[in-house]
Amino acid sequence: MRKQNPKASKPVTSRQLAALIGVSQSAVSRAFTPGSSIAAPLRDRILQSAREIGYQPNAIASMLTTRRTNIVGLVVSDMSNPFYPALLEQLTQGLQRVGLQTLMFNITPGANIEEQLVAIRTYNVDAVVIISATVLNDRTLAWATEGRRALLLNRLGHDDIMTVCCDNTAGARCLVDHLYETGRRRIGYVAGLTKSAIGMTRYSAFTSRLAELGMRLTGTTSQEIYSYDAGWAGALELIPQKPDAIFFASDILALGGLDAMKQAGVAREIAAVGFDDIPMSGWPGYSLTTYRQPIEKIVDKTVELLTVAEPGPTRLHALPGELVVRASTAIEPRSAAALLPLAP
Amino acid sequence: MRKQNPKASKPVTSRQLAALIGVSQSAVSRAFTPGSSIAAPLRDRILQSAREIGYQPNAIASMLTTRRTNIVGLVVSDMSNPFYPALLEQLTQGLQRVGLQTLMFNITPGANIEEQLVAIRTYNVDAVVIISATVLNDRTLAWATEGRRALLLNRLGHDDIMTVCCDNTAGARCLVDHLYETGRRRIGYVAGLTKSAIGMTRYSAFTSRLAELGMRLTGTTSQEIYSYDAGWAGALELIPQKPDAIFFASDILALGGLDAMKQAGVAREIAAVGFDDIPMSGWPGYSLTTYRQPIEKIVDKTVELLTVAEPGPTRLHALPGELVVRASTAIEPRSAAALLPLAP
DNA sequence: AGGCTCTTTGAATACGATTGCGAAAAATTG
DNA sequence: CAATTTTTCGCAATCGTATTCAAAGAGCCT
Repeated sequence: MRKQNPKASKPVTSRQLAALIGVSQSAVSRAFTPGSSIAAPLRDRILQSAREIGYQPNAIASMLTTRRTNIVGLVVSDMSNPFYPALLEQLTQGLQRVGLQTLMFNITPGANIEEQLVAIRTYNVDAVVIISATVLNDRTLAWATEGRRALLLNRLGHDDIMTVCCDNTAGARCLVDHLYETGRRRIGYVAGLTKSAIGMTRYSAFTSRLAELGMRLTGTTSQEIYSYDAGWAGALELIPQKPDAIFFASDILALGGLDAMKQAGVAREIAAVGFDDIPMSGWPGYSLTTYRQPIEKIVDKTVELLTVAEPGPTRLHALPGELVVRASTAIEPRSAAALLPLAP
Repeated sequence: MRKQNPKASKPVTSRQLAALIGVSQSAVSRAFTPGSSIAAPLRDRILQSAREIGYQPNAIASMLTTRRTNIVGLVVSDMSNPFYPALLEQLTQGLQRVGLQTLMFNITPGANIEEQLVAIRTYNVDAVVIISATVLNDRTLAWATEGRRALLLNRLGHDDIMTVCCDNTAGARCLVDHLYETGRRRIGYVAGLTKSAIGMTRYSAFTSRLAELGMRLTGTTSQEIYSYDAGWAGALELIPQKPDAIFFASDILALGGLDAMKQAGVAREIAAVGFDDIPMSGWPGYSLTTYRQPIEKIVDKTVELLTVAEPGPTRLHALPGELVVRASTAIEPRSAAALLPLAP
């Protein structure tokens, strides 16, 4: 066991500060505890001298008595999809703003997942936020969240756990509508993980809206992963079926699909839409029409659910995103004539 | 202040477990402390019953006595460059493997940076790893790392703080050599942050190698940020000067540059190289020649420096990366004739 | 058997804060 | 001004574990 770093001169304790200015240690504690019973002049005097000698309360000690750590454990498992870094960044900042720290758990799928998560229990995190799509089975999930507030982000399917996500149904319908309005009638679908509830939600919203508008599914393929390569492969599978648009279950799939379509020389004939609005979708080389996930709203709702005294009975919070129209669904001149207004 | 979650039935304590099986609390503690003085049979018996009644040591309490948290604070400030998520992911996993947890500090540049970092001190993190490029001034840096082991990742310029990074000099020279070997003689440079020591290192290695090979710099521009848009703008600035290759200070710049060059119709005539090897650089749409940062080596070295008893006097650890040749420097038929072998 | 060393164990204390309780001080009231 | 109520503050117990110290036990050798 590594020895205490010698250059670490022990920090001042509340007792030392108390002795220094001739008050009780409890007074110091109260000076730093908002809402506690202490007279303003005394508090100010204590805070003042604390600043002078550089005293800061030891959070560890206070965790021990209060049994609150102000730490949320963030369980993540795969950041290769560029959507997650963006979410992660905003989320940690949002939590920080209300005084919550983020302890990362980046788990590698495999056998010893509980081993990778022991600290979530031994460190007594106040809450657990889970972003990893599918790595946790129900038993592990229950074990990891036992006794603390838990929240699923972009992962559906647990009625008893609070969930915050984008309104995938509205998003998928909205994208189908947009394709319809711009004249596409032969629409294919490239799925990512069909096992994941989120993939299922988008897919079923897609098909049901298709049916409502009187279209048939022109082709579908699933790659069981959200990645550029998967999108590429998926697009190649669908191209022979001559769709005039392809609905990709996520942006990262769509980018691969767009490149595949360019390579195959059909990019001009086949529209494409994605889902998420990752930064690359806005790059001129892709210019992908997509449904933007409301990251800010998601973060706000998450922070709210973690900080509010009593979360309320609603479990699923599906937040509306926003259609972002770009060149990948631009109307080709030759098909523009065939355009029909969309009946509501 | 939120009340203790009612459904959180207090976890078992070491004393309870001790009472249950008729040993002292110290024995329980020792059973969970590797290398402590306890007989094997007793240890096994304790661990066994611990497993049965679900006892796990409370890390908070042990932090208080040992003054070690096994937490490293990770200071990050901008994850828009896709290189960072990859590094972050590997790093957290690497730390986790040796029993270290990662507490994220995602700071937004601005006035109250110390306020965003107080937890780094009050939570008594054992070590601080800083990835954020330039947000911390020297005073803040000293304040945040005071008394604990500190380490800079991909950010140079502090001789007194341990630093781990890619060998930017070797990388830049290697890329110049590659351009030379493939016949380019008029090379331009698109810089990101010239203030950052890492940007400076790449740039000066670039120019010095250029000089060694008897070439002149054909043009340079700096955008003071690493982003797709900046690369786009930089490329457009250089194109009029008719370079036959552009050296981008990072991949994300290069991707923007490539798209700009495609748009301008000069992509075939101008080679491009980047630095980092982010995932997108391998996409067929870009196929960017680049110098791959040795993320795995960087992580290993970081973990080593954080866990070793005495870090040794070496401060700067520059680790070799790897040239990745792709289509963006493919030799054009018409220039192939002019090829000269590179004199060592 | 006795003296010795080495290992194992428990009792007691420390870590640095929070908080219930009661006393003292201050504010309010009649 | 006395009688109350309300605030403020210090004492001391507590949180759950690590660790020192001393005592007890286990071998070992002569």
